[in-house]
Amino acid sequence: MEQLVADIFARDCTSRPTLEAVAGKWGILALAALHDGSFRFNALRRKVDGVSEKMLSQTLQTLERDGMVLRDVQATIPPRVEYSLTPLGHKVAEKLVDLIELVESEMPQVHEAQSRYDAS
Amino acid sequence: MEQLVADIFARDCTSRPTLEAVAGKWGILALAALHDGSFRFNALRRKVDGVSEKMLSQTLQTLERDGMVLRDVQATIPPRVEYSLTPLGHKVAEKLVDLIELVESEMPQVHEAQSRYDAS
DNA sequence: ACTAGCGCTTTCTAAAAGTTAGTGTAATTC
DNA sequence: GAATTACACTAACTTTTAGAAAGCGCTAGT
Repeated sequence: MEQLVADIFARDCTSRPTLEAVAGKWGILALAALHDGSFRFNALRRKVDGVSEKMLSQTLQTLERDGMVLRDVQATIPPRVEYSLTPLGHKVAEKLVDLIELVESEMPQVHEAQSRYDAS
Repeated sequence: MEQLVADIFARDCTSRPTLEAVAGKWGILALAALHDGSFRFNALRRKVDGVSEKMLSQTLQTLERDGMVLRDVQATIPPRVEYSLTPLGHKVAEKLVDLIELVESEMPQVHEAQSRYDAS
């Protein structure tokens, strides 16, 4: 009865949680940042303005588990943990960066649409 | 003092809510479904298995406001509301479909990674 | 009368996000 | 010594959002 549904529209599709993680609020930003190079925890937190330690830690954990992110721990004092993208993570991040760039470039259109909507 | 920040990494960037909407759990699925053609409300709900009326309604409202989705109301009994993508929504949906297809095709890798992670 | 279709909206509960404080080691400054 | 800083998280509590279920009013069919 182990059914791996490969249809994103089906509620049981196993890719749904993964898609939610990579495209989610903090996942997309973390992956986009890591697309430009590896980061240590607090550096990544400063880059992704607005994310809490908790949400970042949680997000990175999920992304690591899904095979998108590599967590390299060095036994130093103070501790040193470096995050980077796996090859898979890199492929996904490229798509995410494309999406981000498109949305950013279309924001004037979005703002117009919002004003029109709010006036109706 | 009206500062439209065009950097997705900045917490005040106006594209953040829009990105969250299109890439969010239900937004991405609704846009991907609409990429294949227009749908009436309940047809869309049946297509995107697992979404509640409430979440779908809310999602479509946000997407309409952002200019991604067109809502065509016909004054019939019973009411007939048809949702379709705007040109902007179509551009965005294409990127989303790319992402979805990539993630779907890489799920065996993801599952492997998850097993490795859970065993460590 | 009851059921079904339509496209939502409202009310309540459950889950997740977010805020704040905490952990332990070491180094630096007063 | 005490206080502060760096590091990478984690725990406890509060707030927000998602989700579940019921509701609305109209019509048509059984």
